[in-house]
Amino acid sequence: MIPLYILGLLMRFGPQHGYRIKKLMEEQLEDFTQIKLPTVYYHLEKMEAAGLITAQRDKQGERTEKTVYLVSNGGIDKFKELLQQTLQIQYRPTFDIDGTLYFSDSLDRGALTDSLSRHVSSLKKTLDELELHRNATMVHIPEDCKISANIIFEHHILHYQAELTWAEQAWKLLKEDEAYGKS
Amino acid sequence: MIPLYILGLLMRFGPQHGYRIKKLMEEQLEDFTQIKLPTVYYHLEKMEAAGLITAQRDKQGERTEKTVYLVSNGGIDKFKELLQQTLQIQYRPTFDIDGTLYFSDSLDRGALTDSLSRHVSSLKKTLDELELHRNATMVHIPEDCKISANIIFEHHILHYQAELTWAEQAWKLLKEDEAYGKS
DNA sequence: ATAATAATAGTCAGTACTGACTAAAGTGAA
DNA sequence: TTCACTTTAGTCAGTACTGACTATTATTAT
Repeated sequence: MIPLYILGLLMRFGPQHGYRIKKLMEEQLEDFTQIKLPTVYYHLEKMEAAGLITAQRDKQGERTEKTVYLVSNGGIDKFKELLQQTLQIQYRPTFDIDGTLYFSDSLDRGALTDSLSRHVSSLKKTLDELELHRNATMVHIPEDCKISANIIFEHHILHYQAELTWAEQAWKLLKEDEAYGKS
Repeated sequence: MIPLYILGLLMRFGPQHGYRIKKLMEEQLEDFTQIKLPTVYYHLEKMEAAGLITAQRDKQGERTEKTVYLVSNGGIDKFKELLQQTLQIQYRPTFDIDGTLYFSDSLDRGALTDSLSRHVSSLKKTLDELELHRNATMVHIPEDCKISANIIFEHHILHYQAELTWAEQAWKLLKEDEAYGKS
């Protein structure tokens, strides 16, 4: 997905340094990618080698020069190809916490329910923040992207809510089982 | 997470070949990890080097010998440590399809809604299969793990349902916008 | 018995990712 | 104006992962 993001951002916001691309990702895509800066540079180099983007040394006065990247014609084609391609992707999540649960018989039952209730509070907090963040972010989003940006926020909110529902339900089941196991 | 899974499975089902560990993962953990066989071997080697497990050459008769791994004392400690550690993990999903959506102004609107309705059907199918799979898998799960196994299945089901709700809602919004845009 | 196919048990080289680091330019406060 | 702190702009070495491959043993169909 990262080359798609890079190409898309370069096309939407014009030529940028690697660092600015990363900043744009945070500003624009923060809630749906958590890529790190060195990874951006890694892909920029690969993409330049593949002829998708062109590097230009950006020297102003006496400053040490920096590298600005811009999309080439091949990059535009690749962008469309990637966009088509990613439409095919399947939803198939994995949840790290499931591993812990599967082996939870090795774990003190109290630690597990405690952890789940921390999870519940954390999710509630995140949901609140997400609402705030939606408002804050929307300001930076170009007008014609607002519909999709909203759909993306909805996406996250629905999944956080699902996670919350699940965590509360799981907590309850484990508590009941605990009570039953003791009797 | 993988070392946790490997240690847990070796403790629960006794010493195994790398290949069998992978099979157990499919049987027991299929719906919450999608690790590949070479990755299992990679971790087995690392874990042996770290003294968490011990390799034993398993030679029966004239056959070429194979390697069986068993958990060492250090491994038991590490398992408990990892279990504690993974209790802290935060839920923070990313969805590849969001990238496509964010750049969907470069995309034919019909292609997008088509893709979303394919997504909807695919999710419905997956939800049905998940129900079937739950029944099929439960047979292989040790009695004392059934509660947690069920909670794990619920986890997946709730998120698939959330994804379904979202996809249907997104499809509707885009269709409405399309109609509005035309008028 | 035997040829074909599937399951078992790996190896290895190449790709992807990132923590920890460097270093310059800007900023603000005393 | 200079010291401390933040932001910008990157590099590099090491870790994690896996596609594509090999090779042996089991099963099944003929």
